[in-house]
Amino acid sequence: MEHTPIACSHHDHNHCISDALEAARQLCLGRGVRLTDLRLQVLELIWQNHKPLGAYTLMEMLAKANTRRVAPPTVYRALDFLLEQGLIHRINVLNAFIGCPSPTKKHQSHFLICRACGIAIELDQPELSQQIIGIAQEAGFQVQSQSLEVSGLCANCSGNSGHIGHQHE
Amino acid sequence: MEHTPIACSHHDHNHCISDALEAARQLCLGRGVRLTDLRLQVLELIWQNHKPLGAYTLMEMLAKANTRRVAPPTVYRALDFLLEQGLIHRINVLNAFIGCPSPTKKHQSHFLICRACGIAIELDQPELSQQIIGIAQEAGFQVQSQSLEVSGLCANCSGNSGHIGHQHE
DNA sequence: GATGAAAGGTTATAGAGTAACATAGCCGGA
DNA sequence: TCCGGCTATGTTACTCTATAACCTTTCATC
Repeated sequence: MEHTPIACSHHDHNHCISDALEAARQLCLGRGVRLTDLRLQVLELIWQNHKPLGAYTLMEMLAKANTRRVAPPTVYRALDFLLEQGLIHRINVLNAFIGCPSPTKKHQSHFLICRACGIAIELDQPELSQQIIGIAQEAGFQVQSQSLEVSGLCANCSGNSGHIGHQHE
Repeated sequence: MEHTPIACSHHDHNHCISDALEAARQLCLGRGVRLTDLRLQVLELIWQNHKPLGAYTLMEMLAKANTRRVAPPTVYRALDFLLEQGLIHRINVLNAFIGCPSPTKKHQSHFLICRACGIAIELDQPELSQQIIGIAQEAGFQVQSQSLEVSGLCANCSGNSGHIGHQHE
């Protein structure tokens, strides 16, 4: 575990994974879209930890798991599907993808990204979203999507842990 | 001009350019760093309009202007320099670069990006920066840099112009 | 003019993403 | 059950973005 510190230390990450996968199944069922084996597999790999994964890393993991070559379009199509359904987010500054813990709730993409351990922590700040929309409107700008990517050091890596409680409890 | 609408319509963009270049010269002089011909040329090209330019577009422009081939490292080194000095920003969502109108003032990278015309409008919202830092601190996160990229339609493209005054006056 | 550091040139390659077309699996209806 | 059409995946090739490694030039200073 020492190389994958996560902001919410000591949490049972198996819960993160199983919850996320079950939520995804329900969500796709409800929407009448198909969460195929491949798509599920990609989602599961992305949820292995709280670090964003690149498409090519995913490709290698898929190739290893399936013991055959996997080409870029295969993984990108799965990623496109998961993005469309809001099951994952894209982290632009890293060219990488991470699982969304609340795919049913419409929200913007706001992340804290640790430069030391690579973890990405999704923020839940609807007021911030609203404020940004307001600022844009003052400039006559009509917002379609937001991407906030804050880089720095997470609580674990800056020795700043214990500051507040866990995020996943 | 019809293909390069800009948010602050009717402004004299030559002022933007000449001001930016003069500011860059002063800034580099003060810091004892060298604003070489190449770096100046790249900065000038980036300032041609208010749309972010990709590195390879810049390469072509440089090649044309200098009537010889220009290789990627050449332009990337100039871009790295300009980024380090805060003379330009990188727009992650577009893999592109745009001039910074206030390079002397320490600030974060906050942009409105129009999906229709491609313009990127830099926001000046220190309070928003502070608020984001505050949110991060509550999670024990130590902020090093921020990137806010808001995508949507600018005043011109959404037919929402006249809403407020110009930004550059 | 020598010299050392910084800047730029050159070649090759890594990393990220897409186009275009072929094949396979699935579902509904005759 | 077989057919037809749609969706998903496989395959090949390619574009776009970025960097590594090494060499040459430029420039400031002695």
